[in-house]
Amino acid sequence: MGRTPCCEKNGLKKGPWTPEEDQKLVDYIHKHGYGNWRTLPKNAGLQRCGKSCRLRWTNYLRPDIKRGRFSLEEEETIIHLHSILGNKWSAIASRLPGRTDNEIKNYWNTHIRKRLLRMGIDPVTHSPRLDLLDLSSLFGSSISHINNNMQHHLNPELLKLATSLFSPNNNNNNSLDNSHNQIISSDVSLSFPQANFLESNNNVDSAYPSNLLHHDLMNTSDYWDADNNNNIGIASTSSPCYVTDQLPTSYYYNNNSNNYYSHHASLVDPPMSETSTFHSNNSSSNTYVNGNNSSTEDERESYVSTNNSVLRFEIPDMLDVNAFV
DNA sequence: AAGCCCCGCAACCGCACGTAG
DNA sequence: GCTACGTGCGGTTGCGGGGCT
Repeated sequence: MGRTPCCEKNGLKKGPWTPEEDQKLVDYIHKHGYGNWRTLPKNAGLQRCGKSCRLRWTNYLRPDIKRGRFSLEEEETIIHLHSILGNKWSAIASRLPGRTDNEIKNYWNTHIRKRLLRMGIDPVTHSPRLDLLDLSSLFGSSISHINNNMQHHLNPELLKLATSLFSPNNNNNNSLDNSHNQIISSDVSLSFPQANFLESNNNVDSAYPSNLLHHDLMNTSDYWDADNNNNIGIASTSSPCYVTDQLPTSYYYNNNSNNYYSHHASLVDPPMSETSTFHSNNSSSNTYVNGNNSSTEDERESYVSTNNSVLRFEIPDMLDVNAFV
């Protein structure tokens, strides 16, 4: 049977709205309010379909629309909410007053998504892009050891995934670049979302634990007590670092020493460019500082791209190969 | 100056969902 | 329960502006 289209295509205008059309729509809604979008354009004298009118109103003409550049706080909120809600743009928009789902979606696709990709983070899962990692060199024969001895302890799906990921013949991720025998991405706080498969259910919160949601930057002159959320003050260097709180087990890799380190509170200290520094005391007050006292998006991105000495990633206890060998 | 290319964003499209009859 | 309708949502498209050659 099929649904009748929301409007007759013939004779109805498409494409960009003119100021006159905008004015007609605004005037009509001011007088009569909105609703019944199907009949609205006819009553308002517009050669548009109702859907087009609704979109124009909700995304552009509504008086409470906040336009202009997204603030850092808004951006951080979007990333945080997206890690929880996924592409639920309307749900994300409902938590950002004055922003529309369309605007947030566009901003995500054109700015945030690209930046995360450049950081080596999968914008869909908010986890590291494992296709960029040659983990086989990292784990060596440990996976076969796991296969042989630990199968009865492991979730079969997890085991399958881990085996697949760590196999030197892995073909699942076609973009794996074997020419890089090192982890390619820079300054990435890497996590293992697969750990959650062990307790997987449909609960969003459990699927995205807090340690995947809060990636804060702080200065390496501080160590972070993840249990108490306290600065425990062990001086290291003056360069910034990546911190992820609430970590059960974490590892980080130091290119200089070619070693992996385990630390309850994860900590890395990537070198910064001469002129830029990133400071944060908590997740809601990140500020970007550089020599020019500006904080453009490019500078934020350059922060990411200029740090490449240390990588840290978390390995769930279940995949802590040291426990098995 | 002209042509080309890339990117951002407004708008469109199709599907899903809720509801009324 | 079925159908039609109204609306919301997310993915995609394509226009226009700016930068580059």
